[in-house]
Amino acid sequence: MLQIANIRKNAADLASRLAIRGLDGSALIAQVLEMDEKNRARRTEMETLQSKGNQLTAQIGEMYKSGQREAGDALKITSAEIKEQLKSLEADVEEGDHAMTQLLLTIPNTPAIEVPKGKTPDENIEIFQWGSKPDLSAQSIPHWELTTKFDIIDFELGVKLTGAGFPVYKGKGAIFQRALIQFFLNEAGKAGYMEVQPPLLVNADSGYGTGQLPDKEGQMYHCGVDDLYLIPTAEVPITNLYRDVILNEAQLPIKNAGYTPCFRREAGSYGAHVRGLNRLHQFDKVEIVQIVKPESSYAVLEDMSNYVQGLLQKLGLHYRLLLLCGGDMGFTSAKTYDMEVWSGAQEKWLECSSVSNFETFQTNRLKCRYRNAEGKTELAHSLNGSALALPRIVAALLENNQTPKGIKVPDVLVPYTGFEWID
RNA sequence: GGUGAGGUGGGUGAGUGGCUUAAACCACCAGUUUGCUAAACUGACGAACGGGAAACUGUUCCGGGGGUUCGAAUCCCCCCCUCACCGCCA
Repeated sequence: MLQIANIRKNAADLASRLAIRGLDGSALIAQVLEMDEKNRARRTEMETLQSKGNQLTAQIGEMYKSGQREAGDALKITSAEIKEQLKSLEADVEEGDHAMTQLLLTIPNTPAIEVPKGKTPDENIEIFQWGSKPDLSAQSIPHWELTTKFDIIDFELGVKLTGAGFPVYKGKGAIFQRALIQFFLNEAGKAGYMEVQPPLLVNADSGYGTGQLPDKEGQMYHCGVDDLYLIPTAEVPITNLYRDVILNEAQLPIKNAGYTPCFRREAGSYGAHVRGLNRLHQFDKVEIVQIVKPESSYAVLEDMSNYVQGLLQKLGLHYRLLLLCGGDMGFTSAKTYDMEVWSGAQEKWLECSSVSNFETFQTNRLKCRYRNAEGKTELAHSLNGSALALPRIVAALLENNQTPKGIKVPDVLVPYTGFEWID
């Protein structure tokens, strides 16, 4: 959610940034400012009256104490009148504030100035590609056939136990999965991220804190009896660690990493593009999160992007880096890089990571602040990224590394798997 | 699940209707002293929002919501949460 104080101060700038998303930024901002002016006038009126009432109350107290009971009783009448007036004024102010919050909730984050204009994924900018397409024989097969061939991931069994989108990893498939998680966590640790193991169920407050609620309620699994939500990403519990917190400047930057399973209902997604590991209801992911000072957040975004790319490079995966256009970015993001890996047998790019700077959009909701050099509290900036989401990485590795002999495990993973071939 | 005790500033924790402008201590911050650090001493020190060029000033906030009252951290009602013990159990 955008900050009203910031909108007041930087109206023109924010309006032009909203236009990057293809919105009429000027109209939106003008609407906010007009409502804000009304709200403030009413607030001033209310507070003046409250102040008057408070003075009166003190006077009445004095009079009673000094024995002027009758004079005090006379003032009570005025006091009652003020109270009556206040009732409707207070209701007006509350209504105005509520309307403002509702309006602000509908406005997405303002893109960074360098974000390209555009509305669809076609308008994203491919910054570069790394590596090259694997040289596969004509008989290369998609990963959902490889998993059956080598009996490492069983989609049918998952259907029996739970339903579609909940695969069972078996034997070397399970070990391979665990090796990747371990590899990602160790790399994150080396890069200075503190590992956390958060709860996999969160309450509604946490859902609101990072913005999954109320907008994406249907995307999360909900445990009705206890009113808890299964996390769709570790971003939710990890970022919420810093909800309602005032940090010291010295504590920044905060760098956390965590592995969790992620649960997504993905209601309405069916068909060929969700085959195999391409889209699941439960999947594993290592997430990195940073809470930083505003002035450093864009440099940190580059760091995080480079870090994620480093992982892909160590795995030897052909990938491309995209700068998302305004219209394709998430509601809460100010700037997002996507990493897509090449899937050799499907012959298409698969999104495997998304790294975003949210500026103060999340921290405003979370009330995550820090005390700056002048001792003032100020909203911190939050960022996060997948580092990495497993299924599509697994899909790409299986497909790209297939040989007549079996699937070659990347060298960096061998210390974690204990085997060099899936065969 | 049963019983009991609690929720007050960054933390511990006082506060039974107006003298609370929330005590005291700790932490943090600044200064003094001191080779450095530490200790000691002195001072400042909650948050959000509004008004003001600024100095400054107003309002709200003691888990959440409602009520009583001229006046509520304090009294009443409802809800949420935490802790302790018991029961069950990895």
